Amino acid sequence: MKKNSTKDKIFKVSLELFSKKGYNEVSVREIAREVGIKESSIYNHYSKKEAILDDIFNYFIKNMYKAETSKKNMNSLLMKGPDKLYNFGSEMVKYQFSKPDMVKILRLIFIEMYRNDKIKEFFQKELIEKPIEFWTCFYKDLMNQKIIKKSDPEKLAKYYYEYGMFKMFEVIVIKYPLKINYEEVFNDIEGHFNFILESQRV
Amino acid sequence: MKKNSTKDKIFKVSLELFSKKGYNEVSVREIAREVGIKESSIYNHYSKKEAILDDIFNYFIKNMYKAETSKKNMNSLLMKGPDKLYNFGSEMVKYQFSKPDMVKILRLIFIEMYRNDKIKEFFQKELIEKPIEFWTCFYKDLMNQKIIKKSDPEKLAKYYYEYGMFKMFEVIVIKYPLKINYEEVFNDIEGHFNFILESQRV
DNA sequence: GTCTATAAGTGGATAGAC
DNA sequence: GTCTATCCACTTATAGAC
Repeated sequence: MKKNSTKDKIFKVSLELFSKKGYNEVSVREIAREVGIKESSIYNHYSKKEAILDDIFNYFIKNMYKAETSKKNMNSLLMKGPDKLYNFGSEMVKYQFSKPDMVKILRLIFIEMYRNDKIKEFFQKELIEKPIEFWTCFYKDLMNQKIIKKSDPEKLAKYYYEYGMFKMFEVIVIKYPLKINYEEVFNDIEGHFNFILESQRV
Repeated sequence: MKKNSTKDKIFKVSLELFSKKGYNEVSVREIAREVGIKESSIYNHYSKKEAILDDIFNYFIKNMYKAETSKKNMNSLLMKGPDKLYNFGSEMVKYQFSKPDMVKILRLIFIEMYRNDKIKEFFQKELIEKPIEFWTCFYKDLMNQKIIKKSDPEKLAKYYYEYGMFKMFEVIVIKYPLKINYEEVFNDIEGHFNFILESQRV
C-alpha cells in the first residue's frame, strides 16, 4: 500500500477510530469525514466496512510472522544459554509493540473480542495457543539441558505467558488512555520470568 | 427486591441481554419486549437505562462484600496454617462464581470496561487493587511466620492473583459461550498457588 | 479505458416526540 | 402507541483525470 494514498489514509483513520471507540461504534460516515472524502468514496477502496477490519488484521499477522523465529533459529540461540534466547524473544515483542499501530490493533482485539468471532479466534490462535507452544518448547529445552527442574513445561509456559498477557491487557485497556510506560511493563514481565527461572533452577 | 416482581424481571432480563451483547447493543425496547411489557412501563421501575446498570453493579458489590473476610478473621485463619486460609479464600471465590448472575456481571464488566469509566474504575478498585492488597497481606504473613522466603510480598500477590484473573477472563470472555468447566479453572488456579508456595518455601 | 470521486438514494433499525 | 427524523451500511449512475 502506497504511503499517503487514499486507501492508506482510510486504513490509518479507521484503525485510530476503531481502537479508540470499537468497531461497531464507528460509522463509515465518520471515517469518510475524518479522511476528508465522501462516504461513498470509501467503497472505491474497500468493498465493505468489514474489509477494512480484515486489512487491519492482515497487517498485524504480517508483522507478527515477520518477527517469528524458526525452531532451528531458536535451538541455536538456546545453545548460547536461556538468557540469550529469552532476551531475543523479549526484544522481539518489545520491538513489535514499540509501533503505535500494533498497540492500537491489540487494543482493538481486546475490546472487540467478545462480539466478533473472527477476532476472538484470531486472538485465541495467534496470541494464546501459538506463543504457549513456543514457550512450552523453551521450558522443555531448559529441562532437557538440566538448567531447571523437571516438571510440566506447558504449565510453566502458561504461568509465564498468561501473566504477561494480563499485564498487556491492564496497560492497554484498563489504564487507557493513560500514557503507557512500556519500560515498566516489560521490566515487570522480565522480573516474573526471572522469578520462575530462579525458583526452578536445579 | 421481591422475587418475580416486574422490577426483578427487568433486572434479570437486562443482565442476561447486557452480558450477552453488551450494554450499548441492548435497547430499552428490547428489554421491554423480552419482559413482556411496554417500553414506557420500564420507566415506572427505573428512571433510565443506566439505572438498571447501576442496580446490577450494586448487586455485585453487595455480594462481594458479603464474602469479604475481615483482617481479624483472616489472622485467626492464618494461625491454622496457610492451607486453611487459602482454602477459605478459594472457597469464597468459588461460591461467588457458582452463581450464574455473578458470572454474567463479571462478563459484563470485562466487555464494557473499555467504554464505561464507571465500570473501569470499579474493576480496577474492587477486582484488582483490593484483592492485591488482601493477597499482599497474606504473603507478608507467610514471610513473617517464616513459612516462605522473604521477598516482595506484593509481587507474589500479583503473580498469583493476576494469573487467576486472566484465567477468569479466558473462560468468561474468550471461551464464551462454551460451557464453563469451573472445576478445571479453579484447579488450575490452585495449582498455580501451590507452585508459588512450594517454590518459595524456606 | 481505467481509476477515483461524488450525488442521490435504497431499505432497515432506532430514538424521541407527541 | 404512532409518527417522524435520523441514524446506519451499502448501491448505482455518472463525471472528470490520467
